[in-house]
Formats: sequence, structure tokens, C-alpha cells
Amino acid sequence: MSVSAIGCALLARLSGFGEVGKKDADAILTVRGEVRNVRRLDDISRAGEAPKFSVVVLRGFLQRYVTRRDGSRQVHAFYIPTDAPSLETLNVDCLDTSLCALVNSTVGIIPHAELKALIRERPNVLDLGWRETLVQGAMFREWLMRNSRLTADAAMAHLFCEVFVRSRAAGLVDHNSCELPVTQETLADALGLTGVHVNRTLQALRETGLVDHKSGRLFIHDFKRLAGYADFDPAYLHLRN
Amino acid sequence: MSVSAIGCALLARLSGFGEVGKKDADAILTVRGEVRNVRRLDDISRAGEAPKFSVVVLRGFLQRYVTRRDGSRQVHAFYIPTDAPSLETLNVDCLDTSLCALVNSTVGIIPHAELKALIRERPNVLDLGWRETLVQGAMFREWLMRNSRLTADAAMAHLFCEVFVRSRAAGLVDHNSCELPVTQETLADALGLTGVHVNRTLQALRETGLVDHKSGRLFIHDFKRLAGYADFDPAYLHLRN
DNA sequence: CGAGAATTTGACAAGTCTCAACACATGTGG
DNA sequence: CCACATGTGTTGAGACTTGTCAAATTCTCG
Repeated sequence: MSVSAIGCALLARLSGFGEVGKKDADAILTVRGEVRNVRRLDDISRAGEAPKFSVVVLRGFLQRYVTRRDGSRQVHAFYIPTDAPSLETLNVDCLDTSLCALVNSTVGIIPHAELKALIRERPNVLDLGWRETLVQGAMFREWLMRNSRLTADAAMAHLFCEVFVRSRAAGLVDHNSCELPVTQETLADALGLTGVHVNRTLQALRETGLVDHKSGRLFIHDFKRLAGYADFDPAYLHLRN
Repeated sequence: MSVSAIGCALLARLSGFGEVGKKDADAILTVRGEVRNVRRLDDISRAGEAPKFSVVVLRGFLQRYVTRRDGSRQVHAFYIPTDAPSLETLNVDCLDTSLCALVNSTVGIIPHAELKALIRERPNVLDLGWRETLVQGAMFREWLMRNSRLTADAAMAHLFCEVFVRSRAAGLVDHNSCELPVTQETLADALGLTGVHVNRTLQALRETGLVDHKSGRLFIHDFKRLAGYADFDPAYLHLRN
């Protein structure tokens, strides 16, 4: 059995929120797929297309987004290594969102045919895929709450908490900081704000001393108080432990 | 074979966005479950609980929501007859949202044990459940965009379009109107606005002559122009035809 | 070093919220 | 049938948050 990097990332993700049996794990680990490098701002898939593959992030940082007719943009999710942004597209005819890299990244491309073969062999994997979709749904709901109910400063703090907790779960936190390689403009697209207002809000958060974001990195100086500031509760991420 | 009302609704829902094979359909139709009447504002399940059953709406109107510590509320979705709000809870340990009725309603309660038996017998049903979860995810994303990017009037028009299109797909539209039995306060909880502002916004929409909402019913006088007003594109609902 | 991108700043406009009061409908008990 | 309580819808005035626009500054990278 030859273990692939893609299989490795996929297994890390799927076992993040549920027990994965030995045989299923072995099958997942041998997923072949194709490793692809994507450059910053390259689209991996586009709204309107028919999906032909699913994606696992191996390195870098992606976002899922839509561009509206008037040019404004809404970011729906950020994806860090081991995330599987489009597992669910296996079941859909036409994509309604786009996926792009926010920094040069490496992704695993898993053709739907291969995914289907894996599921045929190990039906439990279907459960895991469903569960992954469901957890992403919970995250969308939290983003909805965040952008609808929180003021700009609390919303930004809340988003920072999410990125930090998910990075920690993926083993990507170094001391008290993690990657968040986005511009303030992108942050604005995620939070439903303006670039200008994000700038001012970030300055305000900076002054609290709880958190900072610079040169594409997030520095959490006091997670507990930041979580309190944002009323952040990680339950919706459905992480184990 | 004895066809149940619950099975009927479930099949209507699942076949709404994908072909369902004959044998699968037959199996779904015989789902037993339990028919339950719930009164207005009764919770069917609550955030924090461990889920034990899934739900199909047979009659009435439900919402999925969270209440925040400060008392504010975010509605994540409205559910009309044939919707299956919590199919996906089959795979989750702890609910992160609550489900309640907004008018006296009748729901089908399907114990997880029975659902699991159905899936064991007809594995394709798993696919359908996954797909249902995925479509709901697409809806959450659209709600996120709506509340983040649209002004109050466009957002309200957009929500009205969604309710109307989904009601039409479920065969619940009478001439040019459908049920939307919610107070302005509830509308505010869904749109991320204040009750007061919803009131004023609704008046503004009323004056356009495109749409009205009164005594729990939505009247669409000119769907096409309303959709234009809100830049509404139903693709995200993934309805067939 | 230069060019383009990203961040920062200021002044002002617009959208939405807050609070408080009032109007209207509904249903209940007397 | 009335009196009343309650929930819902409506209105007004003023405050606050966020957006808009335009320019200046700093950063990044070839």
C-alpha cells in the first residue's frame, strides 16, 4: 500500500470530527488524485461550471466566494491545509460558488470517478463526506450569525477566533500565531464590510492588545479574552475533544 | 405496502433535486415515524441537545434559529411543508441550532434508528440525504450573502423571492400568494435587522407595488420585477427544471 | 529604484438602530 | 358584551455605525 499526501490530508480532515475505522482509513490513505500547484488568485473552480473533482488543501490558503453582478464579492469560507472544500460537489450538477487560492498553494485534486470508486469500496466514506458537508453547513450558519448580528469589531474578533481554533486543530499554530494570508479587502469581503472600515476596526482591535494581523499572519495575544470579546463558542466547529 | 404521509413528504422533498429510483422511492414511502402536532412557538429540538430523530414538515411553518447570550436571535432558515430540516442530524452528536414552529404545525418525527435501517436497506438514500444537506448549505451561503451584501430593501425582496420559489416548487402557491406566517420581528431576526427597520422597509416595498406581506401571507404582484429588484437568481436552490 | 498593490487618513453622507410612544387587533375572563 | 391584557404593527426624533470618495502613505517585489 502506498500512502499519498492527498490521502494523508484527507484522512486528517475526516478523522477530525469522527472515528474512522482501520480499513476505511487505509482506503482513504491510498487515494491517488493529482497534486497541483495554484498561484495566488488562481481559480480552482468557478461558479457555473459542472464539477469534475474534489479538492484537498495540502499547503496554502483558499477561499470560497461569489462575485455579484454589481462587482461586490462575498466570501463564504476560508480553507486551510487538510480542509476539503468541495467534497460535496460529488452530488451536484452545477457549482454555485468559486474556489480560489489567496496565496500560492498546493492542492490535491481528486477526480469524482476516483472518489466514487472509493465510496463503492468503502461505503462508510459516504458517511464521512456527509458529515464534512454538515460541519461546513454549521460554519456557514455561524458566518451568517456573525455578519448579521455582530458589530464590526466583534465580528472580526469572532472570525479571528475561528481561524485560530481551526488552525490549532490542524496543527498549524506556532506559539500564538497562525497564517491568515489575506488582505484587508478580502477580510472585508468575508465580514460584509468595507475595506476602509476593516482597516479602522482592525486598528481598534490592535489597541485592545488582544490580537493583531500583519503581513498575512494572525497574532493572538490573549485568546480567552478575545473569545469573550466576540462571544465565541467553538461548538459549531464540531471538533473532537 | 402501506404508504405513510411522512414517507410521501420525504419522497417529495428528496425527489425535488434528484432522480429517485423506484425501489428507493418505495422504501422511502413506507417510512413510519410518528406524526406530531406542535403549537406555535413550541421547540421541536433545542441547541445543546443530542439529536434522536429527524423531522419532515407536513403542515405549517418552522424556523431554525439560535438565541445568543445577549438575547438577540438569528434565524438560519424557514421550513415549509415537505422540507426535511434536520435530516443531517443523523451524523451529529450535539445540536447547534434549535427548531421551532412559527404557527401550529404538523411534523413527521423519524427516529434515527428507523432512518438508519432505511439507509442500511437502501444505501442510495444516503446519497439523497447528503444532497439534501448540501442544498441546505447552499441556502445558508445565500443567506450569508444576502445579510452581508444587500441593503435592507433588496434583502427583504430577495428573501421573499426565495420563499415564493420554494413554495411554488412544493406546490404551495395559490395564484400569486403563499404562506409566510411570520411577524415582522421574526423577519428582522432572519434578515439581521431591527423590527422597526423591517417595518419601514416593508412599507417601502409595499409602495413599489411589487409585493406585500400581511396577515401571514406573501403577495407577489410582479415576480419578475421583484427578482430584478433583489438580483435574485434561484440557481442556489438546486431545483430541478 | 520604480511601479503597483495594500494600508491609512480625513471629511462627509447614508443606512440602520435606539428608545419611546401610540395604534390596532386579538383573545380572555368577567 | 365589555374591559382588559397582550402582542403586533406604526411613527418620530435623534444617535451611532458603517459607507463613500479621494488622497496620501507605506509596503512589496521585480
